[in-house]
Amino acid sequence: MSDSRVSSVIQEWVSSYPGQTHSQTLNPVAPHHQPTSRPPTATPPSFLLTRAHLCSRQDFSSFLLPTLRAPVTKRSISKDSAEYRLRREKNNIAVRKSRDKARRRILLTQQRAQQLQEENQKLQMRIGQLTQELDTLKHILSQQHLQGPDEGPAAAGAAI
Amino acid sequence: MSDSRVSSVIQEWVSSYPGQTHSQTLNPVAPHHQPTSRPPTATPPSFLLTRAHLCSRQDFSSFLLPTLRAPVTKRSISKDSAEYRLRREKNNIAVRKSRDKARRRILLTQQRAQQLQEENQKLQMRIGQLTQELDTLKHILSQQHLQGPDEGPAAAGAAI
DNA sequence: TGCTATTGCGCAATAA
DNA sequence: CTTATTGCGCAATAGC
Repeated sequence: MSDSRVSSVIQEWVSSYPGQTHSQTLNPVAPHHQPTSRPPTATPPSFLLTRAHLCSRQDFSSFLLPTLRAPVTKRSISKDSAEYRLRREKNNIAVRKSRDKARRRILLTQQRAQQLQEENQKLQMRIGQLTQELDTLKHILSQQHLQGPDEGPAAAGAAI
Repeated sequence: MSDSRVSSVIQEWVSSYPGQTHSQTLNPVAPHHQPTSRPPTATPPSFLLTRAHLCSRQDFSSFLLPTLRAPVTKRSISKDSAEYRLRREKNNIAVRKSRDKARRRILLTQQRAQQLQEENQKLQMRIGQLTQELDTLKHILSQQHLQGPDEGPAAAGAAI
C-alpha cells in the first residue's frame, strides 16, 4: 500500500522547489505535469520525511557506505529524457494491465457471488423437499408403532 | 463509461495548440498538467468530432436558440482561475468519495461470496445427513414390506 | 539492484 | 447547473 496522500504532499512541495533531490533538470522545453499546482501551499512539510527518516535510527555499522551522499540524489533522471519516457511508458502499460486484471477479478467475484446465491436457493429447496419426505416417512412409522408395536420390529436404529 | 483513450488524444492535440477552444490562457506562472507530453503527436484528429457534429442534422425549429453561438466556446475557464481550482477541488472530492464507495462495494462483494460459500458447504452437509436418514427409513419400510406386506401399509392412513 | 505490479491521486470527459 | 463515474498518466512503493 502506498498512501499517496502523503507522498503527493511531498511531491507538491518538491515541485515547488525545483532542483532539489531529484528530477526537474532545468530544461525549459516541457515543464510537464506539475501535479496539482493549486494556490501555492507555502508550507514545506518538514515534518513529513521519507524513508531516510525511518532509517535514521538503524545500525549502519554493517553497511559501511562508501560515499555516504546526503540526500541520495537518485541520478537526476528528470523529465523529457528518453529514459524517463521509456520508464513512464512501461509503467503506464503495467498500470493498464494491472487495472484490467483488477476489473476481471472484480467481475469474477460478482459472478461467483451471484452463482453461489442461486445454488444456495436450490440447496434450500432440496433441503425442504428432503425434510418433508422424511417427516412423511417418520409419520408412517410412528403410526405403525401405534397400531402394532409388536410387529414393526426392524425399526432398530431408526431413531437416527 | 468514458473512453479516455480517444479523449486523451484530442486533449493532447488541444494541448499542442494553446488558446484553441478552452483553457490555457497565456499565464506563464503554472503550465500545469499537460497530460502526457510525449514526443508531440503532430496529428490533429480532424475526423474526431464532438457532439456538435452529431447534432448538425437535428431539427432546431423547436428550439429557437436565442443566441445560437457557433462552437459553443465553453466560457474559456482556463487554468489557475479561482473558479477552475474550485471545480477541480470539488471533483477531486467527488472522485475520492466515489472510489471509497467502489472499494467498499468490492469488499462487500468479496465478503458476501465468502459467506455464501461457507453457507453452501453447510447446506451440502445438511443434505447429506437428510439423504442418509431418508435412505435408512426407506430401508426399514422396505424390510417391513418384505416381512409382513399385509400389515405394514395399513398404517399409512391412506387406505380408506 | 532493477524490474514489474499495485495503489492513491488528480485531471478531463462524460454520465447521471 | 450539480455530483458521480471512469479511463488515463504520474509517482511512490510493494514485491519479486
